[in-house]
Amino acid sequence: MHPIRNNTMSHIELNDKKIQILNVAEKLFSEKGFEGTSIRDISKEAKINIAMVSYYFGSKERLLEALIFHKTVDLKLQLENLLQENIQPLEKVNKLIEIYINRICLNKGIYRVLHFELYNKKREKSLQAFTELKKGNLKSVESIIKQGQSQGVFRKDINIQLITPTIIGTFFHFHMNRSFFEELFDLQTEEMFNNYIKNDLTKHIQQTIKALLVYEN
Amino acid sequence: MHPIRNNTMSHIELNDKKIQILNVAEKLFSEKGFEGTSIRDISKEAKINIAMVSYYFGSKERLLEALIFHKTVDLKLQLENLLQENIQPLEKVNKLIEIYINRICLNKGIYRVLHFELYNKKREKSLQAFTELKKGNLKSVESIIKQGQSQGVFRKDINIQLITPTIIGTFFHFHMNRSFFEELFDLQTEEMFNNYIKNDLTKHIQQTIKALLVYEN
DNA sequence: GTTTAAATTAAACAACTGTTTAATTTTGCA
DNA sequence: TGCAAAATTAAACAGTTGTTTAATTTAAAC
Repeated sequence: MHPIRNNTMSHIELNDKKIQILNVAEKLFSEKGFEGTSIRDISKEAKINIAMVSYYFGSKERLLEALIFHKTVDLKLQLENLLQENIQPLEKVNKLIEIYINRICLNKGIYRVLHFELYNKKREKSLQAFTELKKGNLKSVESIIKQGQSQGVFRKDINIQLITPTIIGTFFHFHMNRSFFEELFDLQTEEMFNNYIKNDLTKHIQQTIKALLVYEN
Repeated sequence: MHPIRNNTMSHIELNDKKIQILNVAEKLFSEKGFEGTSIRDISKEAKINIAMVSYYFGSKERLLEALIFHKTVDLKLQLENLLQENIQPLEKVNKLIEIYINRICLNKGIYRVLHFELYNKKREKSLQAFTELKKGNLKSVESIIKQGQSQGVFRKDINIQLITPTIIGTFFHFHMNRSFFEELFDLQTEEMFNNYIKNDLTKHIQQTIKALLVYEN
């Protein structure tokens, strides 16, 4: 019997084998793209039978949906917690940037897949879940910045909705051109690369957003 | 006879049919990815025989190489011309931003392909050409900003090499999440979308980079 | 221990993949 | 007009694709 056919919310109950499949799928999708990864590749790396993917997830397409859902659920919570914190607006923005970078770093595979596989509107279902996530994130960002504006520490002639693209876009472009920057900054190991992100890149983004938001440096 | 076998610089002589194939390939690659696009898709849309792609370019892989080469040759020239212009540093930076946005807008398809297909290091040859392009671009940017620094109008405590990621990354993220921002800003037509980029998004990026570079706003 | 459902497997399915072949048509030049 | 090179074609090639089948093994409940 297929466990999928009668249970559309199959995301929720994730046994070890399902998670194992999802992790391998994320790795391979991010390395070779959705189309470039075959179910045989996944099953080989996950050391399971080919049929198990269809058995657990129904299809390759639904495996992608499950993967997106599985990897994006808790970001929303993280942002809402930040909103409640009682700290200076600028410090809140800096923490926001750190959260974003950390999140995407942790799930770097799936974010690549998300942006590239969802670009064409065909994968409606996955896209919708992702859009909802982005809307929620934007609301959090708006709330944080308007707090700063009402306290008189942030400028008001800025386009709040375009701040997220600058934060995430900067980081993403860095990540997408990884080998270029590895050579440019001589980052020979994985650790050096991650340290550069954690220190220099994060600092650059924070400095940029601060310059944009705050009247006087 | 294959015209490819004996002529590795086949990029240079581009007859109409070759260009037609390249344009269709760009469109489909950007819509469905490199792996997601079959030679049959390309030949069908370009209204040519399947064998013509192999006949002209040798292979699907070499078609991608030819496409990248064909679409990136003249950006370098454009930047070098900007360098020579006798205008204020900040104005030069603003023009630089406009050039970048305009270029990627024109070749939006290929840039998407470039970032996603070249992410894994396997496509060495295409990657190398792209890396050289980026190095040249970075040199131009460095030169412009150091001009402003030596004139005392630009700050010196900034990471010059991370400015391009912020410019391109912001634009790219906006573009990659096109349907999200179309809904957010109610951009119903292609024209409205392009106008938003030309006016609001460009202004946001220029404002951001200015805030980062200039002492006093 | 028997029974029943879930998990796992190898094999097969038809459709599609990039590429090559060999034959035919078109083209440009003498 | 005749001829050789280039362009174009349909067909075939061997591999791979996602998915399904039907049989077998494992696990749990009674």
